[in-house]
Amino acid sequence: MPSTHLQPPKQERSRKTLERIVRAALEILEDEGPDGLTVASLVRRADSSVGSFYARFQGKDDLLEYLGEQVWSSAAQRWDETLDDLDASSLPLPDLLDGAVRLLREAGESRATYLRALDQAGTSGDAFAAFRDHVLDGLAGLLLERRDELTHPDPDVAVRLGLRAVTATLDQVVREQWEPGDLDTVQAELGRMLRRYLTSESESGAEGGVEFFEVWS
Amino acid sequence: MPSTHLQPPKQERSRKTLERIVRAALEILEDEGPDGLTVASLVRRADSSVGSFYARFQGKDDLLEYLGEQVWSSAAQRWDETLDDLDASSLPLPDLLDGAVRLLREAGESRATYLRALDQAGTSGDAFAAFRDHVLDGLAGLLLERRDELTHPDPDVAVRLGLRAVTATLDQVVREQWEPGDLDTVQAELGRMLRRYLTSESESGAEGGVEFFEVWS
DNA sequence: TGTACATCAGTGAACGCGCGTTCACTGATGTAC
DNA sequence: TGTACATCAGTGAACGCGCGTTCACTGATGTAC
Repeated sequence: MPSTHLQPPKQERSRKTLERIVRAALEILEDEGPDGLTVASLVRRADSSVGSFYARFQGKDDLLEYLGEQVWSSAAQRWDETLDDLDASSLPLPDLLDGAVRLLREAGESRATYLRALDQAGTSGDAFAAFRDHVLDGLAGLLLERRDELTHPDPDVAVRLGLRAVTATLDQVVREQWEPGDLDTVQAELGRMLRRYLTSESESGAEGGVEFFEVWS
Repeated sequence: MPSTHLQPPKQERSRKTLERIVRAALEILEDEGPDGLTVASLVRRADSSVGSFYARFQGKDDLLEYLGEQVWSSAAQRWDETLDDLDASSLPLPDLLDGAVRLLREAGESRATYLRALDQAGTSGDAFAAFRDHVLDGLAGLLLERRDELTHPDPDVAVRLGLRAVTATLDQVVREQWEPGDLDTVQAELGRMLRRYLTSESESGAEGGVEFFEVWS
């Protein structure tokens, strides 16, 4: 039950047109941001026409809603697959925490393009928040399976807040387009922060870099 | 040397008109957000006219730039006064860290109204980032005077990142309009996180709530 | 104090622009017999 | 296989709307003599 009112194509020809329109919309958002996305610029880029556009979508808002659903639902699916491929229980907790930060960084970077665009466009702000919650829930579940290793007095609260702080920080620095090198530092420090916050790990904790990359890549 | 091209009033009458226009603009941003701020709605609310508006400002962008400067510079001034009034060196470090979180929360809440509005309006995004950096620099300086009490191997990096994580998280939950009670929890946990990240404080650290409120209020 | 003049301030109808949307029309594809 | 018809798809000029901005005009305030 899709919440968009997309008029489904009934011939191959219009299916391809729809495809071109959707692709062009994403390209424009990427290249020029939401302000660059007008119906005129859209159909020009898609080699289509306004009439064809309105044969599929009820209007521009409808398109944005549709794009939001598409982008976030496919992102959520990829996220679930990533978590499923992961044998978390075999990892030392500190590595698991570092790995969580790394995944969140990658997720943040990959959606950075649409993050500003679609989010700022307003329409799909809810879908974005829903996706972020989905991501945090998945990771939180993983971490809470190791509840007995967490020294924080209230692991449920702490895991959610810690992950929240990590994503909030990453979102901010990704949005500001920091250099990859600086992002590496941020990633490393956020990992350290999470480890210190959730566990009793002291400052001289082991690094364990080798096994880390084998398991997480 | 103001970077705005405001045409200064030369009579009391127009000075008051300018005042009404500025106030009306802030009210509209607060009530309806940036989309509600049009030249027509502005001069209607200010009991003025389009011509009077254009006698002062070069255009709407000019107004937004001017508002950005006003809001952020006065916020920065209040911030500096708050820090000056503070005898940080007399405080135990854990209380100082908790207090820093508290100040950041208050600053975040007080500017929440314009945060979305002006920031989203685009024009003054730079002024906003400059203000946030100013705030962080001030607090970072305070914390780094206690450098020898910080157990993190690189206090300069850690203080900046820790504060950054705190503001990023607060900005996010403030923007999402969380309940005050939930914000209390977030504040408390962010304080704990900062203490654990920067210092060697263990989980069973003292609370010291009494002295806290005396010094910080 | 009064008068003439210049400058400042205020007004709102009118304009132009960009945008989303509509619609009358042409062409392509599928279907019934 | 051919023909008639219905439906689907595509086109772009035209429209209406909201917006920022301009401008000709009226009124208020200050200044010179």
